[in-house]
Amino acid sequence: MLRDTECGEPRVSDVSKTITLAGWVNRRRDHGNLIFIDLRDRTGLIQVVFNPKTNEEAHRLAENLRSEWVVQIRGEVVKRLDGAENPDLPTGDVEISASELIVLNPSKTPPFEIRDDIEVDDNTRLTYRYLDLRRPKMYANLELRHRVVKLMRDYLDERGFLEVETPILTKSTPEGARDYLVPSRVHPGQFYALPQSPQQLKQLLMVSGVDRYFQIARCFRDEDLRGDRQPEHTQLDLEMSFVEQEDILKLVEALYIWVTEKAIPGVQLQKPFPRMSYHEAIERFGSDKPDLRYGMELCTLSDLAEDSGFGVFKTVVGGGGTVRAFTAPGCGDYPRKTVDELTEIAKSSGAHGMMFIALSNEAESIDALEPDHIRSVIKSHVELDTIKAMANRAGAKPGDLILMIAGPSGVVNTALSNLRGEMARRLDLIDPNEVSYLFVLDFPLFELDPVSEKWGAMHHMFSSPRPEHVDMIETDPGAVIGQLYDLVCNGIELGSGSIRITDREIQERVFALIGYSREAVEERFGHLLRAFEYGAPPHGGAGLGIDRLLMALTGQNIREVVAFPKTQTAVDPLFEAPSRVEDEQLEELGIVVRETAK
RNA sequence: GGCCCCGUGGUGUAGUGGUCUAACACGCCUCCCUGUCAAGGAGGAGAGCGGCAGUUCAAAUCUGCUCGGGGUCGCCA
Repeated sequence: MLRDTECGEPRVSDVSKTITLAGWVNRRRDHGNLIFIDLRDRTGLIQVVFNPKTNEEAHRLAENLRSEWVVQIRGEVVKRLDGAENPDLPTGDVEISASELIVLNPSKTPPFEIRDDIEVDDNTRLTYRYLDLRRPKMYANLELRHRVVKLMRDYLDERGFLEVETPILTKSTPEGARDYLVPSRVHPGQFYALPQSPQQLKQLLMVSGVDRYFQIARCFRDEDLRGDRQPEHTQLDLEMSFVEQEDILKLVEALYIWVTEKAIPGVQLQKPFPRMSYHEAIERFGSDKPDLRYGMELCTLSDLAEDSGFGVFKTVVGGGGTVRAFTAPGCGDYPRKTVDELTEIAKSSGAHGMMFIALSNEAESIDALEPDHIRSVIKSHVELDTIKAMANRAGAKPGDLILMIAGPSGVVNTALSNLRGEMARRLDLIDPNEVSYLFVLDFPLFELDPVSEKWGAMHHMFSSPRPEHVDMIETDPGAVIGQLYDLVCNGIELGSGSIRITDREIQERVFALIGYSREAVEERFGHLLRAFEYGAPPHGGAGLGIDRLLMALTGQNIREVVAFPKTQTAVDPLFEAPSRVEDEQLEELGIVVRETAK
């Protein structure tokens, strides 16, 4: 071993011990005849002092040290001089009086400083990811992730779950997301697909009698990237036989409470997890993944708006749209510029615009509002009494700002939900120590594609309808509620699950509604349906994103909680992937690349 | 695929038609310095403003295209 102690370890109790450390030079402070360096490894920082009176040779060598050099240091742990302690460091009461210095490896000056409190362009960080990961914050993210996954494994192992690996090279099932394809050399012209999730495989494992399965599973989807989406992500995939929805919810809840409380000591958690229906979530928050750490719930003003006679409102509501709003407390004095910023957010969420009603805090109450107390474009079009009624319904008080969007309900909800999040950040309403889980239940099983006017599965086509809704599959598909649930954390959708269909007849009716021909079903799902003919146990489960959970727990984006992520254009700047390959490789695969551009 | 923001020494920013062969902070280099820990002091090097094409007497600044990063709508069962 090149060391016997790690940098974060020495304490006053170690004083007078001679130890050997190894690590990176975090910083050098050269006082001429006295040189300090902060030595860093993943465990922390320790100050090393080079004094020519202690060891002239070591001091002379230390003059050459620079940031990020890798060194081995032997020395005595000594108590720091009175008043020279550093309370910011756990090791700050002691220092190492160096008697020997060995340079294990010098370093070029890094492209950015290895510190937590700097902002560097993502491309630069990813190009030098190995340096970026030296930052304590990034190491802490890796460590937390490790701990979370280990806790999941431990918990599920204790309860009889079996971790089973499923293939990465599998078959394309071309609905849902785009697949990543892998060409087959042995079968030229044919392709494997990387799994979008192990969904069908885990259901087969249930038929196999595995009973309780889980996997920390990599999933691949070739869709556009976001701050919360990477081309590959990891999910906790689990499935259980002989269970009902409540059994899965209970297990997931207990598991996530255990993991969160163990991984983040002192966390504030609401137990049991709140539950609400999909319908309620949309009504109250305009989102199926609401963040419950703050209020500002939405209200619907369509009826008041339509009766007001204001042309914009009439057009929207008459055209089947809606008018909804929420109140930002204490923001009635927002200047034009700030409101314009909010309007931009509404527009980038798809809304045509945003209306507001700013209420002066000089009014005694909503009922006592005078026209002078109100700033709003609708003021000259809408009766004062109607504005008061709107303010009352929105729960506004004098001094508040009501944000209002009119349009198709989907757009209105998206925009208001985004604005609600923005206001929570602006008003600093989020307690960073709070982790807020939520089960969203009772999702509709089918949704109508407004363009094609075809019914599609909201989740996937193996999710079971409520038994009492089976008869509506053909007559009123939109009203069929599934045994389907989402787990949400701090406004982030962690994932979803369901009780699966194990009844051949119901499965065929679902396929029929979605418009799959018998041939298409056989081609895509024949293997699964055949398996179900050999005694499939009732089963259900969930797939819950690990990256998303880490995002929620750290409050950072997905690129911060993945060791080697890709940019928004799905590029890895470190490896420069994707890349062209040798002609011979293509030849072997029987692939000819058609040159379009470049 | 659409829309929005950003791109200036190694890093982060300022400069938004001429006074800019570009300013500041950190970093880097040299020298001084025995108690610093964002050490301090003195001095110094380092970019021609992502790229291309325009507009203009004059472009880091304006326009178009393009490349790269980020956000967002669509998309992501």
